[in-house]
Amino acid sequence: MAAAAQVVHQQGAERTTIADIARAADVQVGNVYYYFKTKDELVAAALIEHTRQLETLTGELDRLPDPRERLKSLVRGWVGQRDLAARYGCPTGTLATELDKRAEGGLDKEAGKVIRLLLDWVASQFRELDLPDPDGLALTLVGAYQGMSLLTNALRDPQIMVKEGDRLIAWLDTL
Amino acid sequence: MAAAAQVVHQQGAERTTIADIARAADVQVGNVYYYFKTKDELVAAALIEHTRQLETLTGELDRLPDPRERLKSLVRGWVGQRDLAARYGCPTGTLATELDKRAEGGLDKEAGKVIRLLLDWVASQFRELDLPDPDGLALTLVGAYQGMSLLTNALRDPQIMVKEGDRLIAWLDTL
Amino acid sequence: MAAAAQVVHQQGAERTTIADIARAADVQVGNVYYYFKTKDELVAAALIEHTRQLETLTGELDRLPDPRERLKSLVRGWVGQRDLAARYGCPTGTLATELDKRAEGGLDKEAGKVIRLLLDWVASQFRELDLPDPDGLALTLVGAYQGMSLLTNALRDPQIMVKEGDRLIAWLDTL
Amino acid sequence: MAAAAQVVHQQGAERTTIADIARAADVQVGNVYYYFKTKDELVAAALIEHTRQLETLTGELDRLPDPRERLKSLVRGWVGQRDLAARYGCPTGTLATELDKRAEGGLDKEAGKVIRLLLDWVASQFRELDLPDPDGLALTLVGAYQGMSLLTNALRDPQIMVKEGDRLIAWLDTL
DNA sequence: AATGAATGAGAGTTCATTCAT
DNA sequence: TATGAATGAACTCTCATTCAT
Repeated sequence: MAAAAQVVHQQGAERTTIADIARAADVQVGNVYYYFKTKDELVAAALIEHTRQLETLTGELDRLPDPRERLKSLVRGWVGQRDLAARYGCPTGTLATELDKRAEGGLDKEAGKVIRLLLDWVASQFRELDLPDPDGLALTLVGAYQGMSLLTNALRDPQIMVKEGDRLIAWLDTL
Repeated sequence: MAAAAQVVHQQGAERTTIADIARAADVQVGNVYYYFKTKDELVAAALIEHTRQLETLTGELDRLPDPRERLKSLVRGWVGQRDLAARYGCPTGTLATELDKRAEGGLDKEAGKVIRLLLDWVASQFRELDLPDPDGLALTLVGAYQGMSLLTNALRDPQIMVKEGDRLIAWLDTL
Repeated sequence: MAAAAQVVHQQGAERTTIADIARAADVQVGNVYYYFKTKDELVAAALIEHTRQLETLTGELDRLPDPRERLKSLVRGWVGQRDLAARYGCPTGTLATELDKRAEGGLDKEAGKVIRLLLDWVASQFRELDLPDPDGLALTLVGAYQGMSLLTNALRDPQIMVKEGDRLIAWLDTL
Repeated sequence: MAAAAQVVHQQGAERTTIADIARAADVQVGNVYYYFKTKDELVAAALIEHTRQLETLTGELDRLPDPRERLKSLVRGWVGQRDLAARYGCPTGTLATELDKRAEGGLDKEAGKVIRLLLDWVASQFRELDLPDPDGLALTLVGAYQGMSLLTNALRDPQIMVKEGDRLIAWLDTL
């Protein structure tokens, strides 16, 4: 699953072959099918892996006492991944974009669920801060993240994330 | 080219076959190769088509006297496309995400160029308004657009664009 | 189609690969799919080919003036094919047996239709002879043909068809 | 062995996987290979199972005093299995047809042996009745059985077996 | 310019068989 | 004996690309 998540992030779901994942996981191609009956199941596994990583991250952030600090730390984490984002984009965002075109397996909804998870966590931080329209604020923050990831990736310029990250942190402080 | 742009937007570059485009353009498969030597050239043509549409749009907006009004009108245009975005995402943004994974043909830079075009036009509006850091503001605005398009698409909810669009317009008015 | 019919008869539908048929038809594997979208369609084509051959045969027999002579000639034709039957069985019968187990493609009914065609032609001969229960007689004659084909094939003994063929001809004369 | 016999009868030897048989026998896939070294051995085991069932049947029929009555009882038994025959054909006949195309393992002769067993038993009944050419009569009776099984199966009509069964019983009485 | 067929390289998937435990 | 995983060779099917006409 880890191999699938990584290779799919780097090559994209469509361009990733089962052989690619098998090689990354150091197993035989045929053996992959012992655990995942179809390629769709493998992609779903990659998504679950991303969910797991997201939950680990938010779990760690939850240990911070101040919700505002949690959000700022989240943004700092994003910026810290800027080189990866410049090269391959946001794992969840790019996967969501691809899976949207892969309607047959019913995977198109799954990526949305992971993003929803992030949105909900962010909104709950804003809620804890007693800010009005926490859901709208979450949309703005997560949207800004997805947007700057995409621009960073498309223009291959990690500095975009630094600049926008700073802006987001300043913005969080004004709320 | 128009057929390529539309089908590629709806199905994604990877999942679109030459046969799909040929059918949409109502020509024979073999004949496509008389005009485009490779599939990459077809995808490039789709990008050019998007560039053309962007230039048409900014050309029209340029007729408005006030740069701020131009930007607000641009946002309104985005929101007007919300149903398309919910179904298929931003044509340029999703294509950029896909082409990033398609390095061989050298197409990965091309999508960035189209986005750069939009960024430049937006920045020049901010510059005309004598605002500080027009490039940064452009990054923020276009980033917000890409972000809300992706969320709208991933969650299949056009209302996200309405809400974020309103926020962007209000933001433009505060500058 | 002719290649498909022959190879499928000799190797069976399951053991015949598209490559086998392509080789027999002297075309490229991929090209087969230009004409037949799936393997099931190829097998169906083989069935159509058998139908065509059956219609050619009955068409020729119809030129004989006496219905009884037509039937006797049919039996003689079967016996004439005894070596082929000993090696590969009756093309339609063996295919019907295999397709019965291949329910997914909906091919299981198709083989029955070809057999029904033969039954109907035979019955109409008996009807022309003003014999009672022509359908039952057809069932007996065609059943005897399928039975002796199967035995001949299973025991690899063409003589079985000679012996049973003689008996059937004698039987036809007693009616 | 019983599981193999049943599943192979229903799905055909080619379409039956070791996993299918293992599931039917409620054992692990790998464990099947502790008892049967190859798939061919499993199919052979299915054949042996059919032989066993045939011997049980003839053993019971042998308890009847009159050979003619034994044969009539045999036919009645066949007709009693008409629904199974309509769905899956005669176990031995369909297997013989399939195995004929599976030459490598040398199984093609094995199915013939089972049929030969039946032929011999039937012939010995005719011999006991002092009828001329008992082997020829056996061929006719068993051939009729295989033929009506195939037709019943191909046309999915159990009534065929009722009708032909009646005819065979009447025929036995005329001898 | 257009047509329809041909080519050939891969991709996903299945499955008999093996093997360590 | 039993288990569960691993292996690897097919096989079906897809598709970008080429080509003769």
